Order: sequence, then structure tokens, then C-alpha cells
Amino acid sequence: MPTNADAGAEPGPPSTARRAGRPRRLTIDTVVNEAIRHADEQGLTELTMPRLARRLGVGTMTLYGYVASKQELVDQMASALFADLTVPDSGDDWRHQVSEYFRRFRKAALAHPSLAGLLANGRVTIPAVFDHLETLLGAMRAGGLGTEDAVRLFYSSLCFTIGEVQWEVPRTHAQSPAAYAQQWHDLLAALDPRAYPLLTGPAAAHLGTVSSDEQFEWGLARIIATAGPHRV
Amino acid sequence: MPTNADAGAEPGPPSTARRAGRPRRLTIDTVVNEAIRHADEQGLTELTMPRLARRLGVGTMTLYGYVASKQELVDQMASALFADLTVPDSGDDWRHQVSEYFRRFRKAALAHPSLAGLLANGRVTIPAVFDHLETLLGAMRAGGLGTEDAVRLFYSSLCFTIGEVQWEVPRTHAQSPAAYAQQWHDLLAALDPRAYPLLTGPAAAHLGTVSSDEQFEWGLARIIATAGPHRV
DNA sequence: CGAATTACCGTATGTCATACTGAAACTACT
DNA sequence: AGTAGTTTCAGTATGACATACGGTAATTCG
Repeated sequence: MPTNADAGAEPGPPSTARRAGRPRRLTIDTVVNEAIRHADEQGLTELTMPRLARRLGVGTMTLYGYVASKQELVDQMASALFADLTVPDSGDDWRHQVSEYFRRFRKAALAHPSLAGLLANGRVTIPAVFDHLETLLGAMRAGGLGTEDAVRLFYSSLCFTIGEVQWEVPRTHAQSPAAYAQQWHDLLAALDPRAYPLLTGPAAAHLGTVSSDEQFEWGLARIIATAGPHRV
Repeated sequence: MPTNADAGAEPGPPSTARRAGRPRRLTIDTVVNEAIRHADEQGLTELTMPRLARRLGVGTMTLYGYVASKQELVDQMASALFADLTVPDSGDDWRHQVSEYFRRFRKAALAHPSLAGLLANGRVTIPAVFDHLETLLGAMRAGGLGTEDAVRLFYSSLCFTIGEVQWEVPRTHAQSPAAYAQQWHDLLAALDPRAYPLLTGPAAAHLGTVSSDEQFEWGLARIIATAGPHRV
């Protein structure tokens, strides 16, 4: 665990693990992790407090000893998604560094497709995002990029990555790849070739068959590779 | 009770507007529009069938004569967002045309901030999106862009636009601009200048103060302006 | 060993989406 | 007209949900 997200170190009895009173049956991490597992298996909409409690072998209200509300639980699930996200080691090329960072960002989001939608709710003030931004800004500036462009580059890449994940998840990760290909095939087959000569003709090959990874790389490269001192 | 003023020109097969049976008190458009208004005022999470029904002066179950489920209602709200979205007239420069299209797309989404999150649920098979894609593909090809690049350009721009809206809405549109600026100010002020010399120093000016419109234009330009025959 | 402390969880409340059902309002046919 | 047929309206009912409350159980401390 490279990043410490918990800034609220208790000033009282820090090392005393044993307190008076009935011992807890669970830990907050157990609860959050099991919630993530449940969302992965059944989908986020199937996650309810009673179901999660049953899964953990406790009463429903017990969960409220660990989180103040369901919303807080969901927030913690979202944060956990990015707990392991780190900035790549500085290399010779800041472009590689930034690209790789967002590649990791996307990978983290896609690791739990059902949670990717949480990116949208605006509550995810991604922990340590300031650390990452600070580090990457430094790399970009060292590479000759102006501060304003560096900020905008980061912002644009972030938006693109979030949007790409948003778009991709329901289409590829929420179903089998075969079902995805079939869906595109059916969709294109239903179009009138006279009304849609391009979509049913030359463009057809690029719509359903190209891997999403490639699409992501293409777009990210547009944003990143062309910025900086050498940009057109 | 306010009589609905919606134009109810039935485009169905028969010109017989009058059928047997009790007349409807509402139209589907009235229902969807009032739902959108409610979401704009109170937020999407506050939209419930009982509340919407009360607002329309009907019983809760009456709504189910217009939509099969709440999900269908929400889907229709999302579709309505883009009902007026059109492809800009063909100009001399396909880049302007594509840029303007996504500018309109974003504007449509931001017109109802609380609904922007619906972009994320993957159910919005934006109506007529195929029309738009077909038209823009034609323009791009006519401008010398290869089909594959054209598809990827559209896809990347779409992802970026969706992500930008996603990111922006909770930060700027769900609150007053002043509150937004204050939030950034507080956030930056809380950072330790020694740990975050860039964020608190040269980059600070570009974080909270730059307009989102400019950020959007910057990113979109990275994607669009550099693609094509002249790209690096 | 009792008292204090803390966590667990059964029960209760209010809201939600929605199924069912019969009343209500209109047209069409006689 | 009147009645039959058709369609919509809306009250009630059901089961699930998030969560407040309060009693009970498990532990440590004096």
C-alpha cells in the first residue's frame, strides 16, 4: 500500500488495539471488499444492505456500525478502486509517463466494471489525485511543457479516460465479447445500405471489430502526443 | 388543473385522432417534460413516481399508462436531451463541422445538468446517432481522412465530450460558480506548499479559475485539430 | 465479580416501484 | 337515446429498501 489515505490518526491511544466492550465481528475493509465482490458478481444495482449483511453473516443494522449510510459505503467502494493507482516511475519521456498513468487509471476502473459508473457521480475525489497531479505536472514541466498546458493536458486526458471507460463498460465489459460483436453485427445489418452507405460499407469494419484498447490508445495519443513544444 | 399545451399531432397510420374509450388526461410528452423539469429543480434522485404524479395532478399508477416502468421514463428523459441535436451544416472545413457537433452535444447535455449522469448508464443509444455518424463520416472522408481514422476520431471525441460533461457537472453546474471557485480556493489553501509546490504555486492559477468551456475546447482541439492528412 | 463500555441485531417506520382491480369516461352501434 | 364496448384512471395491496431506535450480548476494567 504505497499511499496512505488516512490523515486522521487518532491522537489518543494509538497503539492500543484492545478496547473495552464487545469486539467487532468485521472490519471496515471486509465490509467494503465484500461489497465490491457482490457488485462484481451481481451488479451494483443488486447491492443492498440486507443482501450484503446476509453475505457477511450479520444482521442488516450491523453494517451501520461500519458505515454511516449506504452512500458512504458506495463512496468507499469507489475510493478502493483507485487505492493501488500509482504514478509510473519517471522515465526519459514524460509522454510515456503520463500515458502510462492513464492507462493504469483505466485498467483500475475496468477491473471492476460494475463500479465504473461511480466515476460519474462526482463524489469520487480520487484520493491522492493531488499527489499524482503534482508529480506529473513536475514531469511535464521538466519536459518543457508550460504549466497551463500541463494542467489542461492532465484534465483533458482525465476526461477522455473517464468518458472512454464510461462508454466502454456497458458495451464490452458488461457482456461477453461474442455478445458484443453480435450486437454490432445485428445493429449494422438492420441499417439500410442506401441510407447509411458508409456505416454499412467501408466503416463497418472499424465499428464493432476494433478493440477498445486500441481506440483508447488512439484517442489518448491524440491528446498527449501532440501537446508540448513540438506540437503542430 | 392546467390544460396541456403540447402539440399532439399523431404521426400514426390513421388520421383518426379520436378513439373509443376514456380520453387521456396527459400526453407522453407532458409526462417526460414535467419529469425533466422536476429533475432540473430537485435533482434526479428526488424524482419518484408518486412525486411526479402529484406534480401532474394524477394518481401514481396513471403514469404507468404512459411508461411501462420508471426506467423507461428515465430513458425517455435521456433521449429527449438529444432530440434537438443536429449535425452542423457542411462548411468548407470538416474540423469545424465535427467540433461544432460535439460543442452542441455538450451544450445539450449541460442544459440539464442533473440528467448528464444518464450518459453513463449506457442505455442511451442516442437516437439518430447513426445519422450523425454517417453524415460526419462523409464529411471527414471528403476532407481526406481515412475511414478508420474518421471512426476513431468520432469515437474519441465522443468519449472526451462525455467524460468532460461527467467531470464538469458536479463541479460547476450543480452549484453556483462562486461556490465552485471557493471550493477550489479552499482545497488549494489546505495543501502544504512544501508537499505541493506546483499545485499551490504556478499551477494554482490554472486549476480553479479557468473556464470549463476553455478546457473543453483545448481538449477537443487536441483530438480533432491534429488528426487528418496533416497530422504529425 | 460487578460495572462500564461497546457492538450486535430484531423490530418499526416511511418510502419506493409496481401488480391488481374495479370505477369512470368516452365512442359506436342500434 | 340508450346500451355495449373500449380505454383510462386511480385506490389499495405487496414486498423490498434504507434506516432510527432500543434492548441484549460480549468484552474489559476496577
